[in-house]
Amino acid sequence: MTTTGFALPPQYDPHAVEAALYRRWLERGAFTPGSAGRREPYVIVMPPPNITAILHMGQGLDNVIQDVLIRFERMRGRDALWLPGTDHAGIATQNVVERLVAKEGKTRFDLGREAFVERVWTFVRQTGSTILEQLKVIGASCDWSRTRFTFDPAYSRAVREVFVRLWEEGLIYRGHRVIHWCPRCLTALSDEEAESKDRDGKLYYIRYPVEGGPTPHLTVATTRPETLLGDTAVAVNPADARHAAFVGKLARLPIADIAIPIIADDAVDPAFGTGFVKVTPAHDATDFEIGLRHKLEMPLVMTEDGRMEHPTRVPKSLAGLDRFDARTKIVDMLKERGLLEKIEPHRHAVRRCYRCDTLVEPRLSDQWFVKMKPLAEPALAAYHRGEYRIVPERWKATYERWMEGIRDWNISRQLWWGHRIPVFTCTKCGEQWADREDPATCRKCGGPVEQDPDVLDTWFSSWLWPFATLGWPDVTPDLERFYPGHTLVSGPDIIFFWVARMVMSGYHFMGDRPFRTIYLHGIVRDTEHRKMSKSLGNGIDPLDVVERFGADALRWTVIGGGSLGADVILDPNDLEATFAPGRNFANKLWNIGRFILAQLPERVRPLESFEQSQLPLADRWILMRANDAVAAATTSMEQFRLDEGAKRCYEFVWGELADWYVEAVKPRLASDGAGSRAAAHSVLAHCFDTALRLLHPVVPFITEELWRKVPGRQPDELLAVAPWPSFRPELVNSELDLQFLRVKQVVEKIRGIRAEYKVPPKARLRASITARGRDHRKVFEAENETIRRLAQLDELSFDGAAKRVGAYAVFGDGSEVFVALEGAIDVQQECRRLSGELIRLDQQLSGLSGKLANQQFVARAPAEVVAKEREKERAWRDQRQVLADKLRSLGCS
RNA sequence: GGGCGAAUAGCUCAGCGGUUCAGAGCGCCUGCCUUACACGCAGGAUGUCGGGGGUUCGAAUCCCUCUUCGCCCACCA
Repeated sequence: MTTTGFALPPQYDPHAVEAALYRRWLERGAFTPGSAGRREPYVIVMPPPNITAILHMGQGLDNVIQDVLIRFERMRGRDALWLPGTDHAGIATQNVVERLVAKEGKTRFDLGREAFVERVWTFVRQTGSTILEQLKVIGASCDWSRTRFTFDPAYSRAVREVFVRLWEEGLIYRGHRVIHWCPRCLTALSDEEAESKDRDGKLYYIRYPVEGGPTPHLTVATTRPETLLGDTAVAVNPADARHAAFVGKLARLPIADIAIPIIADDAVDPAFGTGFVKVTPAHDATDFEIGLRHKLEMPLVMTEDGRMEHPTRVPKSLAGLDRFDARTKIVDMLKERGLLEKIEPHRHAVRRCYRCDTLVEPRLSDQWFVKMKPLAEPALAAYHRGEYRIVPERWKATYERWMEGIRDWNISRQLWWGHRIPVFTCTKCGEQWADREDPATCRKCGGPVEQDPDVLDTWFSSWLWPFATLGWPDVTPDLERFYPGHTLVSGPDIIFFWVARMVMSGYHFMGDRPFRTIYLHGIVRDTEHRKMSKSLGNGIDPLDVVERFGADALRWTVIGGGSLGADVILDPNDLEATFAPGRNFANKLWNIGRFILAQLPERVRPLESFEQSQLPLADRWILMRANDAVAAATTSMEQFRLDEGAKRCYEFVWGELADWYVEAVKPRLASDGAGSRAAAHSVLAHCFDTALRLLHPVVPFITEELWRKVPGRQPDELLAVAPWPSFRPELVNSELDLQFLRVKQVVEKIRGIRAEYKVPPKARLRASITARGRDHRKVFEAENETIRRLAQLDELSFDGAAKRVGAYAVFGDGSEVFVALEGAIDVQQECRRLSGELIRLDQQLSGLSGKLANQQFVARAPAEVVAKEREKERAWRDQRQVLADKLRSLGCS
């Protein structure tokens, strides 16, 4: 016997081991697959967090899931590549640095473009990969040697290549239209970046005087009165008889005092408001369309930062006013002139900038767009062909609908931090083209050229992530080996931003899917189901959790907290209740390890050297349960039911191995019976080893730490790359399971009686079992010692005197057993207890009998179900009989 | 306006056609420092499975509907 086990402290201390273990993994290159090799690759690309990000719980969940999957596949013998990296995150990063600059009392314009970008680079280099370091703390087994950044020179080359190719294919064009504009970030946004949210607003009914109309006024309804300065028409639905007489007349625009036509257009919903709509083509997407159809003027009446401005339409009193101040003032002015009919409360959707939450202002402008239909169609067709799938499937409809109705993608941003758009224009001849290299002069006339000042949408670089990270456009060994990837793990919030676009770019540029499976997990929320966020202050800092409970506890909780695709609810106000179970489980595992390691000799005989059928019942049972855990863990992983696998392993370790097997085997460990003891060692070692392997993907630190302490382990061996256990169907044996179940039931009944009669723990007890029928008696006799130990009996006999006195229990389930404990009992109490049992049994029995008496059931239910129920009924009747006899013999009424 | 998801023990959730399927963890109650673990051990209480209809021999489990929450999409000016 060694003393390894008891040399360990009785409590697991994550801090003592986590960092060192992570270092060992890195030193051994456990996370770095080669570019060549015979083993089948398995690839996950990490959704690159923003370069400025610090780890939050959502990313914690996302990355733990990825790590579990990658560790599982690695152990299964795949060449597992988890490729990490960061996103330069155009708007987000620029905003962060702008705030820094603002602290010095400056704006980015004070610094100038070049200096500002340099400033961002400095910032990025200083604080850049904080989040990647944090991922190491939670155990992420990424291949850090392949870390990428969307602004790396090589990556930037891929971005540029993509742009130029799309340009050459005619899929990029300059669009003049109303787009989403953030007046704070001073840039255009894509449709996805302008998040729509409902909010309570107001609907203003405003009178416009009409020249020569049926009435002196018409009334329009609007939520944005300030935009009336940009109105160039009033529209009605052509089918709206109420207002037909107005069409062709002129309305007088209040305040701006301009005559505008009254027109008819199908886009107008006659049921909304008054049926009259003010048309502001430069500040509303629908109105822009109307404007095009009717060849209306499209004056911009606001500056880029959202202040009112126009040489003729905006009066001096309003010029320069912020749009919301202007709204207030214009409403006042309208009131004064009697042109404000009423204001109604109105709930409607407003769009906000996804980076700064500012209300987006629709604005007519020139931007670069990508035609998306030609990209979406092949990707969607491939989806329908089943080339890649989405888990859980309920996202199918959402995905398909977006892909089917896809709109062109506005990719130009009026920012400085990002990939500069590689479009060049000759100032002399006007030639315009996209170029892979920066041209010195015009390719046509040799004149001077200017590059487009804008940068690309951040997502225009991240949608290339699955192949640009592998060296594309060059055909590198990595690209050939690791594309296409396998699983993409993400929250559903970026399904359009990123996931769908990656699929499109994958098919378009690589001719193949970027991954086979898209697993969309849930969102981390608090107990009120609010998304965890900094602004709400309901966040949980993952690093704080690691500090207090250990990385494995964090991982355990987020994995166990959500089933397939379900949200994970965590309580920020009770971290103890939330994370202690994970910590406690780790501690349990640790102590099982302490115990087992203390028992094992230097050399443990291989399990195969024992004739399995000769092993004691408990041994064969626990080996079977271990085998069952292997099956459950494996299929759960394959089906993304990580919680299920983890819970099954938990049950195996705690509920089966620790609670039953270890307790049952203790006497054998202390005995001199060499064979029995050696077998116990082998079984313990096998079960412990299996448990560690199965649990490693979820709780990698503690399992690695324990695994390396097992006798005979070579110093350079790592559990992280050890083989995943294989399921052995030949071990499945339900009869065996039943036999051990009977032992458990006997023990539990005796314990129950002990508690019920408040038998002092130290009191001496004897019990006697009478097994009726079958071979159960053999089982009980063989397990005499085990039962005695587990039920804390001094003596266990069979048949005989048991019926005379004592508390009493009957077993169902096909076996008929009774147990009696000797000692003083209260007959009254015993009668009450047993009658209670009888009543319960009768209830169950009558339900079951009724069911079996039902002709419909017997006729229509599957034969095996009926047979099973018959068998059960027979057993229960026997059980009832025995119980009733006992009651009679006690003289109960 | 359309679509999706959720509603099961005090809390967070699992179960998703067959009476040991009414469960787990936390919390609660009663005993225990039984030589691995008090971050533990043993025993225990708690739920008309959101309401109402339906399908079925049989429903927490399938269908419809209502209510309440949450999310996504949409040119609600």
